[in-house]
Amino acid sequence: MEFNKELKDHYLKGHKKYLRYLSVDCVIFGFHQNDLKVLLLKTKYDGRWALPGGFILKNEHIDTSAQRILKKRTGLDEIFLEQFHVFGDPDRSTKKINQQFLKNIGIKANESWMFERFITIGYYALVDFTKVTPSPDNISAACEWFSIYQLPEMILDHQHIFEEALQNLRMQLNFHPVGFNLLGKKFTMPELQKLYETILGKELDRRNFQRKMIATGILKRLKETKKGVAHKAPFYYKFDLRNYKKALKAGMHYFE
Amino acid sequence: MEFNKELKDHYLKGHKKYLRYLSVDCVIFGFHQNDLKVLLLKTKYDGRWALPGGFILKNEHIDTSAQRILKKRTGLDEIFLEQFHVFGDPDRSTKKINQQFLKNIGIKANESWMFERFITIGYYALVDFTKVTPSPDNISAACEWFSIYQLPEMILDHQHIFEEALQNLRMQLNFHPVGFNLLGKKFTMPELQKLYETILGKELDRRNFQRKMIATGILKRLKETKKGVAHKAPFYYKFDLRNYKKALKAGMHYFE
DNA sequence: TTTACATTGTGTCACTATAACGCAATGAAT
DNA sequence: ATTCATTGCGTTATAGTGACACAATGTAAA
Repeated sequence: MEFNKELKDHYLKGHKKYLRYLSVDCVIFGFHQNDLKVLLLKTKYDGRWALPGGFILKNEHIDTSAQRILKKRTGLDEIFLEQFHVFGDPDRSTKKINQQFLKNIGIKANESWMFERFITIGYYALVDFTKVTPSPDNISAACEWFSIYQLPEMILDHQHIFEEALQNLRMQLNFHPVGFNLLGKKFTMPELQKLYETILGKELDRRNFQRKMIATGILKRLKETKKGVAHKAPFYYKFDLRNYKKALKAGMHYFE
Repeated sequence: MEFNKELKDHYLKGHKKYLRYLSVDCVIFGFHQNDLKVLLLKTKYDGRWALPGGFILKNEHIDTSAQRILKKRTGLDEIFLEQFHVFGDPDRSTKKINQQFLKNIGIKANESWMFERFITIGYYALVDFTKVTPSPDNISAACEWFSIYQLPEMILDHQHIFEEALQNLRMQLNFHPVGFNLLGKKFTMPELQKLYETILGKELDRRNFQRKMIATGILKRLKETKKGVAHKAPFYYKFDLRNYKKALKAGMHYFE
């Protein structure tokens, strides 16, 4: 079995290629049908789900590791990516290994570097849902989107990592206009508002929202309106990349 | 030389005790004489200065590592401590080693785990300056406070780490009332204002500052006033730990 | 003892940002 | 032609912010 050979090698010799004790986990957010979603992998050995993750090459920048992992799972380059926390509890990596799974690929427990402690660096990514082609990795049976409000059971502390990521995203959303990374090229104001409401988990006033967004100066209203809606057609907007980057940097206003 | 033996062992066998490729660096802030200061160590082998740092024990929580390092350098327990960023550039750890220094302790270059790549987890700490007893470690000749406006030349990317820490502190200061950790039990309003001004690097209006601080609800005015000042004596304040913790959690106000 | 003076405590005022809400315009469906 | 959900723009009351005035305080100088 060529597949098992490859996997076995990874379990036994992976640390020659990667940094031991260190991993990267990515919370990949996408927005689709008025719902904020997260991309998850179904593990082969116990059927539960996991955040896309991986290891850091011996001579690789950690941000590059995260980009590499994202590229593999989504097919996308140049993703909005943000390091948000390091999870360093020595007990976060379980030592309870599925023995049968190990037997299947022909290794003994405690023989693999992968069942030692792992400190993981958490990143979150904001991607355009429509552009993503989810693809599972070696040790996964599936790669799918889940609504953040209906997450399946996850391995290790991945639920906790997700929650921390969401909290960071919410914080960031209030001080930098990062939400746009989740949308396509053009979008209507109600769509943008739904996005914000979904991320923040609460409803916002339609009219105040519009005013604030316009006030950021990063939106450009197009002449085109949305077609085929059974009511007044909303305008499309796109965002001004130049002003966007300015707004990103300016972001918060410190005290006076 | 018993000292060299110990140091040599650390260089050669340290990775048996600690996680390889991983370190913790701490930016320890203190406030003294209207000046924000950082605690630095003077390296023995090239005389430049470094942030207090260390390694992570194989079975230790990373936050505990940081606490342990802080305890050793400052003598303090239960310090306000915040993880703020991971520095993961593969080129951040220099491979240019002082050969003479290595000879002195009797090891060859490339023989030590310590000259490989290190990914470092940055923490910043806020301490009561008056309670700290700075003490250098094995490989350091001195441990001293420096004004953040007059920092000496530092090794590796420690200047960069410091700047990132300061930026994070400023951000945090605006949304959580963390500054108090830098002061003693009681303080006057002008003292608190100076602290804020020093951290933020700008002057604030005295009267508006007072209004805002009172409004946080975490201050308690004492009946005692400061003695021996050649003008109207300011009141002392202390802070209400209960309300403080509430304010820490509440912190930022999300959108509406 | 009186006066000077730097600094503190409290208050005011104009301006802005924000939340809450009104209303006419739109355009497909009836 | 009418209905109606939804959009775009506007109004108002309120709270927060920055800028500044002035009296009170307490040591030091006269």
